[in-house]
Amino acid sequence: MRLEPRDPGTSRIILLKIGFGRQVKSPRDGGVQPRRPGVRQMLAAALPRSGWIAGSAPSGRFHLTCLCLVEENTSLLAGPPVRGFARRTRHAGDPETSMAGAVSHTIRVRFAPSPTGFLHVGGVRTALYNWLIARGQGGSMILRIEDTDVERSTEEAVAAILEGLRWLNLDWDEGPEAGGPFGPYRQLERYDLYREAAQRLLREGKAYACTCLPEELSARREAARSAKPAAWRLCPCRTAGPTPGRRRAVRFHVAARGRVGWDDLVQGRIEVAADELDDFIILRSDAHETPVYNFAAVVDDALMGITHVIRGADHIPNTPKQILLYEALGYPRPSFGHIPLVLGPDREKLSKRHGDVALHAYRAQGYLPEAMVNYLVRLGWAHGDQEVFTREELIQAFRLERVGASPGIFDRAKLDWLNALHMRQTPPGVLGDLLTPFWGEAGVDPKAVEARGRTWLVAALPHFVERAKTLLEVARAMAFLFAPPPVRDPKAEAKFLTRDSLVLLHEARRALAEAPDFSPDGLEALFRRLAETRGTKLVDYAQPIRVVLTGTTISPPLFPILALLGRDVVLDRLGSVIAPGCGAGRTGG
RNA sequence: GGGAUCGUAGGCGAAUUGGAGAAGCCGCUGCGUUCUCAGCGCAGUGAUUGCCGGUUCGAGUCCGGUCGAUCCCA
Repeated sequence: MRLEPRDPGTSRIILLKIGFGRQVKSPRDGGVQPRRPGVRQMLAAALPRSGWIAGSAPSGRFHLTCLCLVEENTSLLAGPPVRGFARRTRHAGDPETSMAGAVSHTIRVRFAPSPTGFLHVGGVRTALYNWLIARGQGGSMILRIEDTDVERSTEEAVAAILEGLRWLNLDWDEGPEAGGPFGPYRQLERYDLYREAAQRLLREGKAYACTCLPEELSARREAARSAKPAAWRLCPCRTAGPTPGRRRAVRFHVAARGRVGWDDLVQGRIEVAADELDDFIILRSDAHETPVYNFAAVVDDALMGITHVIRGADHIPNTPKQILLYEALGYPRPSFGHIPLVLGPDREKLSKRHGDVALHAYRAQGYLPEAMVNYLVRLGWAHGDQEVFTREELIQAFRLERVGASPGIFDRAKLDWLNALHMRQTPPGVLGDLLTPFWGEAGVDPKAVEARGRTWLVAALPHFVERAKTLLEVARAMAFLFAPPPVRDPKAEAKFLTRDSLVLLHEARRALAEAPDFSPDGLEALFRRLAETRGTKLVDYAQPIRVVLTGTTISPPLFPILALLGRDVVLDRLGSVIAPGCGAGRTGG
């Protein structure tokens, strides 16, 4: 169906909705269908000079929607029936952004962390979203280190970033160690490019030298506080020129008027008034002519051919300035997508105060990369009601357009659940290797683990994995297998290592010593017979034995544990309690 | 102080163009399985969709206002 104004100068297409007055409850209930007056007649009455073009009246609905042609100054009767147009054009694509389809069809995204500390989980999510976009659409992932803050940037932080991304299996096509045609990929090595770009702006009158001292600026700012002048007036260098004999910074000349805005891929249309933007510094006055973040980011993103700038929502206020820079420098504008921040439980931006924010902290506690990825991707994004994803499913399903605009709170409990889930889905053989770094922290001598052998370990693991939330918890829970528990839970002792239970323990030990079948099933049968003969419950045997062997009332099923430990170890540990002067004395009996 | 963004259960979040009792998951509680715990299965708990008003037969969804939170600049 073609919808075309006959006279584009005076007509426009609008959407009208026409109701039918009060009606029955619901046609679905078998109620009466609403009466339908002749729609054309109704329209004709309401809008004498309109033309009806198309309409739809879905069955079971009370209203009818139609498109029609109206003359510009037609007055609408009976209230304003025109609606539905004010909604911002979310995800509509920015027509000003000619990047899509123009320069290249290949999507290029980047993750550009600042190496001023550990890799933050919020940053990890940003990296993940970028990576998923690149991998999902055959694009390129670029890693750039933004190390212009020399004071705070460290090599250790750079290493932590690379290591963290590798651990999560988020690879990059261009960047440190990978190289690439648009390098170098560290801003410290790109200062010539920034100077060059700044020179060009200077030459073209789009920037000017500023020699104001910080004191002068803050004094003027203080004086102008209430007046609300355009901020660039704070610097007289724009018109008066630089003061000779002083170091100069380069300040961008904001010439834009009206509003500066863009269609954010996540947030929708965002605009600010141009006169809210001051003439900002792009190159500092220090000896190195250090570029300011906004400037370096624009020069790099443009020169690296970044098509989609996906970053944290804390950069939203920077974006108008950057857009102005793109225009001044004659660079094509990328699309922008600002993903909402990750918050702590108190709804503030997640920071050190909230405990663990560093990726490596989670790694050290035994979280799996798959679980971290799965958790972080779901924080701010959903795909129907699916909660658990494989890497391939994510690449397939992820769409930036589906990322929500509201910030999310980092929920450790859900991470734990996902981690436990992913651990259970990991084959024991793989898990056994993953545990290697955790034995020490769990108080287990790695040599003792090795002595048991890999087959034994793989057989033992399933019993412990389904009781733990992290790898570290698995290792800790297994510690008693390799050495007697260093301490026993006093409450467990008091309850289960009573004088009565010592009798049972004694009996159990003798039975175990003579048991012909030391397999889990054989042992269970043995103890069931024992309990039946004595007229007690199985638990009366099980808990005291469990406390002796593990030091707690909680462990995997007892009989597999006995089999795993082996007859000698079991008899030895039971004996240490039963024997006079040892365990029996300690119970205080 | 200025600007911007966001508000759906305790947390994450779903919900074609406005359309049936506002999905699902985590958490929490209980029941079943059981030698303890976990896992698994089942059930339950929890929402005035921040609030007020408007448009509409009908608003989580559109409009206006307001409050709150957050971010950035100062």
